[in-house]
Amino acid sequence: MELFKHLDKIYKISSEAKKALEPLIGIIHYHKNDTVQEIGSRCKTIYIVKSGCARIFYYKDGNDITEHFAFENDIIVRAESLFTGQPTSKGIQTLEETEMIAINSSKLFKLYDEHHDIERLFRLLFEREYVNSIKRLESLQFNSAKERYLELSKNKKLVQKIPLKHIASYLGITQVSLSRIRAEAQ
Amino acid sequence: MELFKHLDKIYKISSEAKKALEPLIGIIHYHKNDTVQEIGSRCKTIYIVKSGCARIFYYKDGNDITEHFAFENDIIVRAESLFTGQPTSKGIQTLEETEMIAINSSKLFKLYDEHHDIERLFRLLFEREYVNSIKRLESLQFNSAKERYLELSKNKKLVQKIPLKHIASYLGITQVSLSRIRAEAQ
DNA sequence: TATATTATTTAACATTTGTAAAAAGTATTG
DNA sequence: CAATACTTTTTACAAATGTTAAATAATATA
Repeated sequence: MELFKHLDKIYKISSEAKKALEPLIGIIHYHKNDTVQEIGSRCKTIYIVKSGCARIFYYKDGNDITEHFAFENDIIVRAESLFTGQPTSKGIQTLEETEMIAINSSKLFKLYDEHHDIERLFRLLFEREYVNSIKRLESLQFNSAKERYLELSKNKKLVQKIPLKHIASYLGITQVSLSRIRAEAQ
Repeated sequence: MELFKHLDKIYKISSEAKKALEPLIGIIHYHKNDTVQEIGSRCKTIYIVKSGCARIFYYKDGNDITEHFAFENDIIVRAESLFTGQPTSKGIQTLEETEMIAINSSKLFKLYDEHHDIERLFRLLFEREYVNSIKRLESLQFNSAKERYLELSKNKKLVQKIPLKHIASYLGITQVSLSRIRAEAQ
């Protein structure tokens, strides 16, 4: 299965484990701006972006805030719900024509008991996400908006295809402020 | 062993697993402002605070920035190093007389192979840390400094015993700015 | 293609936060 | 207890970012 080409690079699981995983996995095709997971729901699905891109977002004082972007091979989950079982005020939405692999999380967690290697694979996947969230924390905590934008804009793909309003909220600033920064940076 | 009183609440591991863990565990007593882990080193130890408190910090443009505080029963690791093997520009320091449980991480990770339940316990522990880091991200991304301070100051213990300069950098603001916020909030 | 819609930038002004330096307050120690 | 060091607050001013509204630019749609 296509999915494992990527996962094998993280941690190779046995073919029995792969066989056990397959029934939990679906491929879903989304159009641009489709809702993948509703705001207010519980996270019961782990997504991996195969093509296109998606974002995690929520509303704060009526403003649409993007918390996270995911591109090819990126995992996308609302962790604060997935790992606690609590509903979350965040939703997931595609930003263009997107193909996602969807994994049923409650079935997956049950598989952990029989398949130590599946638990390990996902542990390693989420550890990477944890490290990413710490890097982002660091940049939000003491880098200026300009520094954060310049850092982010190294990812050309992102800055080119994602509306600036989403990039602005992701950086923790207003779109007006982002426009100013872009103007200064030429 | 004392340690397991707390860990059992997260996930109960077998007594063989506990026996296997014990040799990796040490208790270390620190004085106030002791260096627990040097800036620039690799994270090879997982700490759990038994009493007292500690912080993770680094320097940005010569300023001392606190990234994280840990109190009783909190885990404290420099995850961006622990999970990647890379050195980190962050250090760990105590903020008062502190007792820490120290677990050798490379030995721990080796135990994961034989003891599925140990891997699970630590997976669950770090999942919680991941969720905490996302909550903090959220608050840094779009709450004002005042909101962040008011949220933090619900933790009386923290605001009372930690120097305000550390609280300010943790909130992503200067100490002057924090003083202003405190003055407004009466 | 023309029109409507959406995205981005610009402008003017308000507010927040930063900087540097000094003052006030607290703790530590010889 | 006095001297010193450290922490916190205050002041005055500078810089960054927010707010609101309007002007452009780009894109989608009839």
